[in-house]
Amino acid sequence: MTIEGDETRARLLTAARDLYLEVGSARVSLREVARRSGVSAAAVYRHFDNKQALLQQVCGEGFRIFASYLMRALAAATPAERMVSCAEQYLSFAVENPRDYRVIFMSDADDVIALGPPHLDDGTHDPTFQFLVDRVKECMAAKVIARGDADEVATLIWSHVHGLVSLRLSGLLGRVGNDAAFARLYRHSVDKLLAGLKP
Amino acid sequence: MTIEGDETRARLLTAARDLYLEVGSARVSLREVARRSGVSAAAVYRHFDNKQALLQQVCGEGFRIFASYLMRALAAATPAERMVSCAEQYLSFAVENPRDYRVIFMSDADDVIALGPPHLDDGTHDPTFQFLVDRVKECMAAKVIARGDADEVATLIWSHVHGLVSLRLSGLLGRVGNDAAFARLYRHSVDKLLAGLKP
DNA sequence: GTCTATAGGTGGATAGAC
DNA sequence: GTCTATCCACCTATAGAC
Repeated sequence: MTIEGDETRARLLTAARDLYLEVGSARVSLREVARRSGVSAAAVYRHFDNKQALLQQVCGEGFRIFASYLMRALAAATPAERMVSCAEQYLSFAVENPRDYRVIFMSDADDVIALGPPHLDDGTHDPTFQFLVDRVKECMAAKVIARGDADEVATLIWSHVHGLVSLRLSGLLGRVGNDAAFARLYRHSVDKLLAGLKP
Repeated sequence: MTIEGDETRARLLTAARDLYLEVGSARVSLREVARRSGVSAAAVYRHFDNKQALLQQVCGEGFRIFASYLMRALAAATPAERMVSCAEQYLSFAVENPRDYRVIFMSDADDVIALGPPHLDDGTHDPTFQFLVDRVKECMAAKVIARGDADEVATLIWSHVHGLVSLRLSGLLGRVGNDAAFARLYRHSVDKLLAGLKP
């Protein structure tokens, strides 16, 4: 727990995250991480068990960032506004952190890298999905959304925004040229969806 | 154009497609393709310029399969039924050909492998998106969907079904255990969406 | 803790004999 | 057209000296 040791570890982590943000998780190599950190490749193994352990730390950071975006939605005053803000923060996260979005929500299920939070696999929800379910529930209580299965409605909303965002990130929405045009389409689409969910 | 030559080429292609369906496009290697075809690794280069050329053929086949699914929707009698059938065929394709779905709709924009049909990048739409736009237009003409920007409505529908399918394929819809349960959610969701688009 | 050196593996692609 | 042999690049991970 000396300061020097943790500093090297921290340098490795930030170098790994920089590289990951540049080339994507699949093409991160320990050699390059070590190179950028000014240490040898072997030194990495004094701080992390293996490549996967390092990448899990890096991806976990991405998920914490995602959670921090969502939490901002709580600043809004009413359930309806919090729901809209939720969608807005989701969009902001995706546009501002496309690599993280990709790894968290678009990674291969049987990929080499096993990730953190969203992949719980037991019965419980991950905290961020639960956050959306809670927003849905309070909208139902406030009669902004028709009563029903909150989990299903949350899944429906999530799928809708994820569909838009992921097609955009994959470059398949050729018609939507720039970020501003996409944001317009996104907001319009969310408005229509929420309108359709009214009581 | 001898029969023998084309036969080897065909064996390479089917072996490549088998391997690709097993391990995904990223982990296809020419060595393994050659191994399965009973030829040496060098022989591959007599039939394909390089790895990318081979994989493009393989992925193009996946796209043709996708198109064939969509076309079945034309068998339905009315515009509304054709639209529902369209969504149904989309689901069938995804469930029955998850690897192809992944490569066509969930691949990295700046990936090593450049793909065929959907990535046109010029102003024109790819044929299958245009197919959906046409279904939307005829629904508008039949007053099943409210008049408006057909491209935008098509994008909205596509995003919605893609969101559901891709989250499912990524294993992120833990709550939806099996294919049957997912199909129920999918149909219910599509019904709600189309209901919201009525005039 | 960090280094050098190395083991042991993947892969794409090419040269030249047959 | 197909082969063997090879080059080259890149990677994860470990052993042992310092």
